[in-house]
Amino acid sequence: MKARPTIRDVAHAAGVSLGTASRALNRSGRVSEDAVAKVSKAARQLGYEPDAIAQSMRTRSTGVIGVLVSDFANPLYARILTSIETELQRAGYTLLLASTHNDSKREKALIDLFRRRRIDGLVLGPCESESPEFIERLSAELPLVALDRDFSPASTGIQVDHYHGALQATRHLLNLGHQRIALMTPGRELRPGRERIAGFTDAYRERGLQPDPKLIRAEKSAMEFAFSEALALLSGPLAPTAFVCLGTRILAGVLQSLRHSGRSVPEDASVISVGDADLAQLFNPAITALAWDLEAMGRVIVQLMLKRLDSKATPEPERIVITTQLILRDSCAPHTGVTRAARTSQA
Amino acid sequence: MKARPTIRDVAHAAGVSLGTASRALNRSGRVSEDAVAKVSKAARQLGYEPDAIAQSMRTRSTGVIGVLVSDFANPLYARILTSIETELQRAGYTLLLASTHNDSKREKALIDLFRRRRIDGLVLGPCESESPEFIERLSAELPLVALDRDFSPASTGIQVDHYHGALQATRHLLNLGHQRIALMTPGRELRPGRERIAGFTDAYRERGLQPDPKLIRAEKSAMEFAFSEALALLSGPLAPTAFVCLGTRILAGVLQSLRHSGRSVPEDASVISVGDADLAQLFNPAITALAWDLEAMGRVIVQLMLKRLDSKATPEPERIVITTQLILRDSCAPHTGVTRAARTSQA
DNA sequence: CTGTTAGCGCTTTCAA
DNA sequence: TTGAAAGCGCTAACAG
Repeated sequence: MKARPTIRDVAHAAGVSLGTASRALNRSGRVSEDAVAKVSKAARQLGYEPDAIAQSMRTRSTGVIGVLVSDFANPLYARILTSIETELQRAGYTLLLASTHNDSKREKALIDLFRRRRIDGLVLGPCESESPEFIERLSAELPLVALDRDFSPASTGIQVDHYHGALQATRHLLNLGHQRIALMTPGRELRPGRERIAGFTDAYRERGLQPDPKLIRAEKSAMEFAFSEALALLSGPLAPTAFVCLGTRILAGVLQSLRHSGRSVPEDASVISVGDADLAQLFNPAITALAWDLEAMGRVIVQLMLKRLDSKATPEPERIVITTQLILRDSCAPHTGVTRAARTSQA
Repeated sequence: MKARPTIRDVAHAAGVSLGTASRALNRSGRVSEDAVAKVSKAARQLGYEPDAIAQSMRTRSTGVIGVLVSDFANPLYARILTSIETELQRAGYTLLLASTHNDSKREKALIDLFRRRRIDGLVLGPCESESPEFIERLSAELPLVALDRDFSPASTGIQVDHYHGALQATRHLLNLGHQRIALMTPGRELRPGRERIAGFTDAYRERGLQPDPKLIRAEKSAMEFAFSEALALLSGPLAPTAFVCLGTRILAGVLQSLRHSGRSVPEDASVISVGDADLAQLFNPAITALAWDLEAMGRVIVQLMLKRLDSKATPEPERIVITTQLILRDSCAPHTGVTRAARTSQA
């Protein structure tokens, strides 16, 4: 592993001083065309590549944007992240990614790691985090864009309108005559979970009803949990007739539990899913889904970040809300009042 | 944004010299317990965090491992990457991730970017890349682990045994009496594609047959292409009776095209998929799938990398092969010789 | 055991 | 326009 050439070597080969070589390579300050020519030729010949670490050391900026989400393998995040990566690359920034796995200890450790690496900006996804003050303090230190976190007074961020999404989905099922609707969503401490529960509850309230709190399952997002929780609900005395599954893996778990208990969609249970993954589209019947524009989210996030990166003075906080849309497909049917047992014995 | 304390400030506050502070914080060399106590107390009080950039500058090592894959949102990669991230974090390294989108220009640009950032090691996924010499040259420069790329003489890496996977899948379908089997896999220039085509072809050869080259579709992995290509095949005069779909999104496209053309699985067409995603498991009928241990891949990759990182002398190249397994489910049926038209008119 | 000092590779003053 | 020199924050080599 031979030593790579430094700007010193380039300057020497070009017969100019260190400073001139630097100015020539960056076209900064006053440099003669002659110097630029000589230096870039020498650089090319030597295969010179500037050392980003040394540059960061001097300029106090790394060109790295950290992004922290609970799990970058989650297909919803994966698509947002792809969009973020593309936009950052276009703007000349590098993406540094990590997963917190909803562990606030880990989140804190990763934020510290990122800070020690002197990231230029941070995008922070939802996590069972400390107080909003934490965000506040952090955003005093570096440009911060919150992703589906609570907006704290001085913070900038982007939120999906989970409240109205859940409201709309629940209304849809109530309109179809369902009364016992199960809501399954990850963690009730996280903003998405809280908002969804609020929307769900308010849809009931609108008609003077109350949801059965037992049907609100908001503990974990892993499919295994969704599977066993749904199964438990289905085998209870007052089984739900509809499921709102607000998580890709949750949908999978619920569908599996329905199949496992011999129920079919939408005859025995109506289902609404989140996002618009392959599974929702291709399942037979196709699943009615709550969707929003993931690519746009990425673009907006980077836009907000770049604005904060470019301006020396911290610009006013901005909050962007992404609206959701209910895509009607074939997984929801009117509630007939006929139980599965009755239907089965009838046949 | 107030200036963060440096090790100088800590040394000053602790009443020791710069060097002692450094040694105390790193517990390196000879330091008194007293000094360690004073320095760590001062560090805690000041909220000192060592500057990773400056450390890298001095030590010539960043603790960053670059990983380059075609698309980190691909669920298969996503799971490998999660495993890699976990293992790297455990070992104290940071993951730097980027997608090449199968663009060799972009790959080269990203490798250069990574090098300029002085990554300590590189994991390189398949891409329409330059010659194996490229890898050779690269691995002379830094520890490199190839992920499902061709093994070049002096390189270290890990490969999935796509050849035997495709062989086994194709045999299974041939045993069921299928003759016109379509193989759909991403890019024939990439190792996975090439190996799969070879396995597919050899399964035919074993019984003195030749596959119809028109049924080998190896251009793109996007679902839209899989959808339209499968549809084109299905509407042709000699439609395939079975599909081997070696890509998550390809499976989605093929299933969609089958539904669109009014065919059902496995009566009208048998289907084998890759990986073990929700879609394959939950589709009705459940899809027979070619799977392998993605978490183990991540673990092995990091293991190979750490070995190269730790040892000063470059260790012998190592090549690990991951075997695949055909998980039999309900999407493959014997070929009856009855055409769909006949079945339909019969009913 | 500790303090002093010399850089890592680069950008950016400041004089010439 | 250019060269010389300072220094970003840290570690490591060397005297003491």
